[in-house]
Amino acid sequence: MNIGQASKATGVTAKMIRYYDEIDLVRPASRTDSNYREYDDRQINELRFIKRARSLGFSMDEITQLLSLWRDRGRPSREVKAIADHHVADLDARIAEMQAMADTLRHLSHCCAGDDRPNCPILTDLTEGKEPSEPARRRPSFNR
Amino acid sequence: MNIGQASKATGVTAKMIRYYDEIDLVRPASRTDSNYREYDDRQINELRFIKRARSLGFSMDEITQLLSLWRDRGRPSREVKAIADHHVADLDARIAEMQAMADTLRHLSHCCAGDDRPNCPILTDLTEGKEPSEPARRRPSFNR
DNA sequence: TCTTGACCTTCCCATCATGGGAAGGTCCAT
DNA sequence: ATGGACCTTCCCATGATGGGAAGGTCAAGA
Repeated sequence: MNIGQASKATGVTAKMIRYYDEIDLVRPASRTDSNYREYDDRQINELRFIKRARSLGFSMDEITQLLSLWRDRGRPSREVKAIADHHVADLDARIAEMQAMADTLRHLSHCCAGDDRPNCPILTDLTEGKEPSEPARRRPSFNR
Repeated sequence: MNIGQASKATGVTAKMIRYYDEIDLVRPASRTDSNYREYDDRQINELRFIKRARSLGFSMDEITQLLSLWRDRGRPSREVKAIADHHVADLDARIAEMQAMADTLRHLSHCCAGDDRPNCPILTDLTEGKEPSEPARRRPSFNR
């Protein structure tokens, strides 16, 4: 299977397949004489694995770990579970943070007449409101 | 006020203040003879405004609009409210998406023994599970 | 007045997963 | 043999943010 066929088979773009090759995450099984990447069932499954893991919000870093456990027949399921649980905690924390934002904004919006007049509690809050104590840390590799 | 004082007064880093200048979001009131940026109360308030808006999850694009409404004495509050409501809907959508991820993972983790044995329903799901129909669109300007 | 250290300036680079696109080589069906 | 659909590598951009270098400026103390 060349890269186009692998892309069709997995739903991962050729661009990304090349990227995963570049970062040593999933290397092609081989190259043809003309330097085309060749993938077999093994890599196809790994690409599907990555796609599914991304759709569950795992970072590339976590996926690297998960993939290495997946490749290890003797892995303890404890390690997989630990990564998953850690990710769930991370998701929960970010959900809570966004929930707080949404709640605050819902309240402000509720207090705003939303008519032709310029007076607006939303702008007032943005002018005067204090941001929450925890400035909210950056979280690489999970851009949404 | 020079950039360092403005930074202290607002909690926005000097780096970011320069960035906002560069993208024409908040320009210094003037420059000294030696080319130092000078900020006055007006800009200080705008920087605080941006900081607060960022902490509520608004994208830079939305902030640009909000700031322009803030500067417009005659704005209709309707427009501010529309931006806020749109953002709340966006937050809610992303919360729901992350909630679905977390719920799926919680279920898988619950089914995983998490011991020394290699058998693991989490890995099984990643191998076989179908990703949700909506591949989930990228959302620039809200990196967390 | 000179020195020193703490500022300021601009410019370049990196992030991370992703896509766009150019220039050039390959493969297959007509 | 030709054309079109592929493949290759290489470079660039994203968005908000920080790191750091090289060089100019300012203020306080000797």
